[in-house]
Amino acid sequence: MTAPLDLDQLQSFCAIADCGSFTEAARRVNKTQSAVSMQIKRLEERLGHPLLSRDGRTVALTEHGEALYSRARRMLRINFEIMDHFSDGDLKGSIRFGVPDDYAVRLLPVILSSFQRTHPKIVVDVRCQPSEELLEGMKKGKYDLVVFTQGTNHEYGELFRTERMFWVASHGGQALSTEPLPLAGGLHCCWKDNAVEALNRIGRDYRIAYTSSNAMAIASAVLTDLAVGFLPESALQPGMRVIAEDRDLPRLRDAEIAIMRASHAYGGIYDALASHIVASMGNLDGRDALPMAAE
Amino acid sequence: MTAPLDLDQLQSFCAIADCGSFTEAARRVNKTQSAVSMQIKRLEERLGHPLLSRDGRTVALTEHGEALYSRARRMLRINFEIMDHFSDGDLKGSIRFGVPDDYAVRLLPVILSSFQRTHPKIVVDVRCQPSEELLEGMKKGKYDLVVFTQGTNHEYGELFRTERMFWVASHGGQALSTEPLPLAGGLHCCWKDNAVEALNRIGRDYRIAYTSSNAMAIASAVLTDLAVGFLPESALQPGMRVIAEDRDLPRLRDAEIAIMRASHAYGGIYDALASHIVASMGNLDGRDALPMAAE
DNA sequence: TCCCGTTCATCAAAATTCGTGATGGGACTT
DNA sequence: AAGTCCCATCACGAATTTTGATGAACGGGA
Repeated sequence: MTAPLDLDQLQSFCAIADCGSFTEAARRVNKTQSAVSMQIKRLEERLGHPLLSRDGRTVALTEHGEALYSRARRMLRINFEIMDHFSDGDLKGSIRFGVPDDYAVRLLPVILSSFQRTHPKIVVDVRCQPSEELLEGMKKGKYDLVVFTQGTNHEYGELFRTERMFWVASHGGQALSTEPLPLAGGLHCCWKDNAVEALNRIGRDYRIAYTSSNAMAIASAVLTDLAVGFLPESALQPGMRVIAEDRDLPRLRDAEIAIMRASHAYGGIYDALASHIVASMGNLDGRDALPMAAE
Repeated sequence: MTAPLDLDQLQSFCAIADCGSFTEAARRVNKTQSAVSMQIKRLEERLGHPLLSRDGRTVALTEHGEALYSRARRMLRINFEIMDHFSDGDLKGSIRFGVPDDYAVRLLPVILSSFQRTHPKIVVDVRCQPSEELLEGMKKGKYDLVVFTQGTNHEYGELFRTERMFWVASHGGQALSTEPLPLAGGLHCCWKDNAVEALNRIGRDYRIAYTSSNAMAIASAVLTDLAVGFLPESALQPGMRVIAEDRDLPRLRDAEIAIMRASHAYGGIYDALASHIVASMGNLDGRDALPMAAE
């Protein structure tokens, strides 16, 4: 039996892909830069192809690197799943965790119930803010771990879930047929750019009718027919009507949900929470890239 | 970052689970028995739970072992997928490959096209026989690699696919309402036991009306309304009618497709073919056991 | 343009890990 | 009861990996 790949190497590889840097990746995986460098060297030798193109200061995935990345991620996710399952409740500490409030509704039950059950000694300090503010807060050292939606300014983090975005209106409301189209969205919400860009693309007129950083407020605006909203699948609420995309409204780009950690937040309790979230909510473990031959 | 698990250990673990023996597993993964033993020891220490119950001469998976097994398999499958993708066409040799003829129809195109494209120097010698004969042939050293359907006599091999079994008849035929029910099936076909057992369970009378080790012959018998057949999903053919299970016919057990290797057939070209088959046809990589918490 | 800081590759030595072969004990067979 | 098969253990040696230092390439700022 040909020996299987070394997950440790793959982890380093993925870390590099995620943060675009050997040095930073080394910090994340608790190794020296040279160790990571040699791991990648061995991995490339093993597979017989360069995986990362070191071009000046930037490190990018080669075509083969891309192919490897998605598979390696899948393996690491399963690895997480296992670790999560077998970790006894002996970890202790506290984690400052940030999440957009629209997602909090979904995440909190998962975290508080199953995570607290398996890790009763870990205190999770939850704060809700819009994605952009979460990332700012992370830079200022206010968070250890943050779940956010990837905006146009591509922040580095581990992508673990994508969701369909939908246009929504109230049942039987008028907002949809109003001209210009009244929109409701978070002020700095990265989905807004998505929606606005999509509307510009087809030349549809619109106006921002309602803005708030509170997801409930947006939802209310939609439900009371004040405006049309744009929400990810999991934020849909009863009473909302999903607009088919073949109307005058264009298809929205999928929302990409990622997890980001402070540079110190690797290992131990942070892994436990991160892997728990990824295992519970991730939808990318499966068939995101099945036909390998087709690549 | 807590170090990830060692795939090499997991491979040994799975090998033991597959063949129920440390010693035999060691042979398969090209290690000594003591090496494998120590690997498992380290793995169990790492996860904090016994994974295998050594009870006298038999080795069985513990509950935790079961949980680990399916995940480890998934990881190994992805590992295979990667190896398959990156292996250049530099492997050479020949493989004596056996497959039941009903499956050959499905497998041959896959193997001959994509496999031969990526491994032009490997000659695959295909022989078609019923599963039982394949296993006999394997014992006699006539095959290196065999794909077969698990019968009641549980042979050890790596399970990589399950398929729904269906009762089939010809469109508009009489066979279905004939008493006793005329059946068509392979003489030693392990599905026959499945079908017969299922019929006995509900006390339905039957007779074996037609028997052949050739799948085409069975198919013809069904299509010409000579008898009712029982086939896995992938062997269904146009012109056949699938009988709903709520009729007088009981639900059949799923067919379990496994791969078995001669003891020498590990590594190199054998891995290449086996992983290719598993990657192309396996349907067990996905969500076979998603809710880990529920276990 | 010329530094200076950063980044990645490389090297030899050190440390760690891992596998081997021999050995022992327990269980099933005959 | 002897023989056989199987797994656990141990000490030693081999192979692999990490480290810390160093060098080379690149880019930004003055």
